Amino acid sequence: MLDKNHKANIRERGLLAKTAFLKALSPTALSRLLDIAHISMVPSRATIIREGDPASAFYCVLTGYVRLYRVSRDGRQADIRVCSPGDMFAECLIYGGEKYRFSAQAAENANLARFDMQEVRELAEQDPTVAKSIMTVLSDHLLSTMDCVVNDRLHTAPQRVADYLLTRCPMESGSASIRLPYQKNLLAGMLGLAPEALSRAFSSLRRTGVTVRGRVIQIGDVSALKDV
Amino acid sequence: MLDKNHKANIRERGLLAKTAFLKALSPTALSRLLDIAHISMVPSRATIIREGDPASAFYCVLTGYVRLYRVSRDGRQADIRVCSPGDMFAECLIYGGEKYRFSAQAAENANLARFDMQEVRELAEQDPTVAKSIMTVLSDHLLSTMDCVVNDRLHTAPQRVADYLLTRCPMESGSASIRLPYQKNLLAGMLGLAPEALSRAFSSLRRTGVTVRGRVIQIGDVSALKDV
DNA sequence: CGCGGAATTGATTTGCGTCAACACACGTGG
DNA sequence: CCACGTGTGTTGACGCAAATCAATTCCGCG
Repeated sequence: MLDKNHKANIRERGLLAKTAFLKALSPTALSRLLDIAHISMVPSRATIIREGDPASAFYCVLTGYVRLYRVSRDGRQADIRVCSPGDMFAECLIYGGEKYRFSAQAAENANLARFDMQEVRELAEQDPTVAKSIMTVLSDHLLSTMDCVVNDRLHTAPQRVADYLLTRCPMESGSASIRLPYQKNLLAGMLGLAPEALSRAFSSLRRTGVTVRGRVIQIGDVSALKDV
Repeated sequence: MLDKNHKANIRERGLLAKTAFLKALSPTALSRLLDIAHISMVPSRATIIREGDPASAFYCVLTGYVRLYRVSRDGRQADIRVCSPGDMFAECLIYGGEKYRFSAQAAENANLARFDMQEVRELAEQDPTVAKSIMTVLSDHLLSTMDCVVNDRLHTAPQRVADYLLTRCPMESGSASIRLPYQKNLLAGMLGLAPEALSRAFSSLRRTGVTVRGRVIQIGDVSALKDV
């Protein structure tokens, strides 16, 4: 499943130390975690974890993007979350069960850090800063997953896209330009849409001053986008 | 907003000690938490917390049901979760932000325990069993919220209802009978459906051997329900 | 007995998934 | 250099699922 596997080198330790999970740790906990991390390269589209497999480790994304999803009995897939560099996934199983509850797939060539859950559990019992970091990450994920539920239930496709654009829009008003970090296929899944629906949502936002050319999105009037 | 407010008496301490959050604590942490809990009765439909208010406390449901929801700009509401006796809510803000991210309303007369976040934060830093309990609860909530996203995206209304029935169905097969603990209105919201859609889902499940009479639901053949 | 909220049923509309055809960019190899 | 294939995105046609609106019916409770 995974490519070759090695301990974190200096560059990788630097990336790891900047992640939300590791940056608030005590120095001793940080260096211990950096020591037990295993780095691996996974090629685009490779399966990283499979739903139902015994859960022995969680991951942190160093580079690339990872898609978390579940497959229904009739083979359709639903995305749960897309992890960007710095994000963790499967950390909810440290104290949450024995088996993976979803599958994970690299959306492009990715660099991952793997942490053994048992070792981190032991560390969390000894060092309160580790426990606190885990709680913070879990809370963030819970809040953003709740947001996801609400968005799905309350907003239409164009509204979700407008929402997405606004959250990564630096400006408060005026015009802006955004470059999607991944392909539209993946974005559609994140928003709970079929790729065609995303396409249509973009074209319906043209009347609101949104122009799409490849991965680059021009927003004519940010405040116009805010009124849905 | 809240009714009168008192320290937990013996009966309430008993209920609290049995909740998922408190039952795994060290004896000293348990008694400390029981001491700082404030009990309040809230009447049906009363608002318990309001989205956007500064978050100073989280809650544990002793009796009754509590509905967590968010309101969109045009006034429509989406349910996020329904809390049963023994459940906590707003615990995701212990390390997750300064303001409540959703509103909470009593679905019927309810008994709640209120915990000051700052006090629990301090306790979590001192006692690893407190931190561990919080992590377990957060993980559970995260996993069930992920399930919710997947269900919304993958299943139709009758499938969601069948799913709901199966999760509270004691039997593996044969026939069973379930009594809904709350009104159908609330169930509809939990499943992300309009009340009419829930009603139609029930009537479409009649052909699968499901009979509804008031709050009592008869399932003729559990295994038939399992194939959607 | 009669009232009011909850639940059901029907008719209509809307949003989006699905299928299919097509445009476009990219790289490969003749 | 162009023909070709592949993978990605767009557009159109169609159908279904569920929201919405409106009209009853059911039920619990004073």
